[in-house]
Amino acid sequence: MKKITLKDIGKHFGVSISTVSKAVRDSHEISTELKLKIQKYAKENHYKPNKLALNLLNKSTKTIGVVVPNILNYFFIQVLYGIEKIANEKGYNIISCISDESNEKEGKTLEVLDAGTVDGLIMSLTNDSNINKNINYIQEIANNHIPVVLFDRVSDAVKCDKVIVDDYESGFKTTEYFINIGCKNIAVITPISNSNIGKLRIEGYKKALYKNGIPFDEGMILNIERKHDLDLEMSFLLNYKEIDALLCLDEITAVKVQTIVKERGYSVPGDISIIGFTNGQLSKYVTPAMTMVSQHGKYIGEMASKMLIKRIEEPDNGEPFETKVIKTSLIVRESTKKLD
Amino acid sequence: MKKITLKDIGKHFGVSISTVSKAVRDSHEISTELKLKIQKYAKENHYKPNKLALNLLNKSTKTIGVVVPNILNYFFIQVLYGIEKIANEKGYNIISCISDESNEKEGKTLEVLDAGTVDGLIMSLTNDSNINKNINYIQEIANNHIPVVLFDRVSDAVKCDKVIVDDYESGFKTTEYFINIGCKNIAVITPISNSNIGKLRIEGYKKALYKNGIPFDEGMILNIERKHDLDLEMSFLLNYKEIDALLCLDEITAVKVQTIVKERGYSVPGDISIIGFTNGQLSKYVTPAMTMVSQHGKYIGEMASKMLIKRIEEPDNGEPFETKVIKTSLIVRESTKKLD
DNA sequence: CTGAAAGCGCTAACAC
DNA sequence: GTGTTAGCGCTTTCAG
Repeated sequence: MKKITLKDIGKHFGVSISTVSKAVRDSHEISTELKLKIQKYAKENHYKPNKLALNLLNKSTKTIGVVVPNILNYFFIQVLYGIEKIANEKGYNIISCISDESNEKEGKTLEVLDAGTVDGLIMSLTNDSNINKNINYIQEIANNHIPVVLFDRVSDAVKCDKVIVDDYESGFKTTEYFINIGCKNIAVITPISNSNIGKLRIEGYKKALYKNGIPFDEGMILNIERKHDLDLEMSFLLNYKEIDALLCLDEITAVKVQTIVKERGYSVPGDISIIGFTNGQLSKYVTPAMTMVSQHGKYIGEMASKMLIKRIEEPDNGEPFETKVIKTSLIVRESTKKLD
Repeated sequence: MKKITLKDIGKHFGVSISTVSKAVRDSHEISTELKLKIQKYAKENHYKPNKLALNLLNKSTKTIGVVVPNILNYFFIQVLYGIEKIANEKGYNIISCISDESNEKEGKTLEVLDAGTVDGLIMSLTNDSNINKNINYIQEIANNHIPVVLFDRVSDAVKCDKVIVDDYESGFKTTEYFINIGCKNIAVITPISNSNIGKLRIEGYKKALYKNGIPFDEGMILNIERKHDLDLEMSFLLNYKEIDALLCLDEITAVKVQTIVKERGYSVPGDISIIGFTNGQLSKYVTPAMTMVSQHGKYIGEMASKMLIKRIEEPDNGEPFETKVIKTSLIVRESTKKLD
């Protein structure tokens, strides 16, 4: 009962392997009578063309590789969901890899994916890959082997299609929102200070301060590394100045920060307003429900998937690489003072 | 600059293709001098054996297929994370598919995965696949093609390795916990009433009631379908009886239920204690932080991955199929009254 | 209408 | 030491 092949069927009917192939594919070259017999037999024995053979023949696998830094992050899950949705509709499968924020693992993953297993690649870079050799590798893959689409954490050094969020703009808009509701001392808490997107958001923040005549103060930027004691860092920050607004660059940080701030007796949003990035499941259910910047992860995934599949199916169509910028939107809830 | 093959290298040096193959694989059969030349050239041109060819040759792809009903559910993400971790360590890749709780999509996914693309399969069934033909298909795959490991939502009808949670036991223990903290009117809210695991948990619940002399009342079981208005259903339930405990069979339901209960003016845990299944990110940060049943998703994933890879690498070792039961644990937080 | 042969890229047994 | 051959399972000319 092992998998049945064309050869097996051929033997059974005493016909050649190519005849069987044509018969199961309903070719007009084969007599109706024989076709019917063969097709019936094939169906009964659950014949299915061996994908591996077809892959080799067609040099295509109908699968796309996805590399994300961290799968326990709701934003990336949403993107993954969007990618899978579109890919599935178009008959592609997803082979998903987690780089775990490690350049080394990212590199290894690329090695595997570049060996012919996937028809295209969608990825978001590990936090520090800007200064890392994977960049060159990715560029080489994109140039010579398979189409690549980068999303969210992208690099200018790689020429390929990209889907990003208007990070600069959203840093700017969010900060202005704080200013509009009357906040003056706005601090930023970032777990992604060494990534481009983190930097851009902070640039936007600075721009908004500048435009509104508020001097920028380096001390208002809190970089939190993975292992840092957020609690302690926050107490330094809160003692540093009379802060009335906190911009957190990811969701889990926002939620944790709100918890800490509340524990220290501040009222949210009475004393301090908080906005976080990534509108996931968390921020909606905490108390107070948090105002968040939605990056529309699912949409980003869908977009990336569409762009990639287009490149796969229409190679060398000469279209220049595109960078789609997805506008963020502010989901206003209870962690910010009312705009009136 | 397209991908270079053995043939290309052979042509370049005027040697045969098999010589090149041996040279790049550092075979002792080849003269050191030639080997060095070839290896150098291969490296310079980024030669990499074509995976597709190897796959066909070895009838193996070093990838495992994972089918989960829903990827936006933290439990499944945790499992996926665990699966990927172990698989990665052992040199396997993951091709992940979402069945979206749809039998039809599940079936299609199986078709694809069964065509030779994966060396093994890890899956959790869609809610109603017990009464569905995919069961037979899965059994056939497990019997004749590739090893299969089922987890969480499994079916007795399929003979294969399984990793499950002690659902009955945890329903029982959780209910007894409620009783021990003094709750008498314990309702259950289930979004998975038509799945085995949901049924088992409720069986455990009944058993605990029975053991403690509390009569079971069908009205205390609230089945919520996907589209139902939870708010409305909850108000029926709360009016039905003086409820002092709520057992919710998944995390998002638990969090939503707590929100609704609080909005209606009940104090948690003063008036009503709440426990939910799946200890994800949400329950920890809501107010009050919720007491949850942890299913140890990551561990389940790791276990499933190990069992599958063992079957893949040691086929027909005659070991009977195993069902590992992972014990749940209760993470006590603030949504339940203190045990004193 | 049916079959033989080539080839996708690679490995392995077996010559030479 | 190096090359030849066969074959993984399939499709696709091209003969017959």
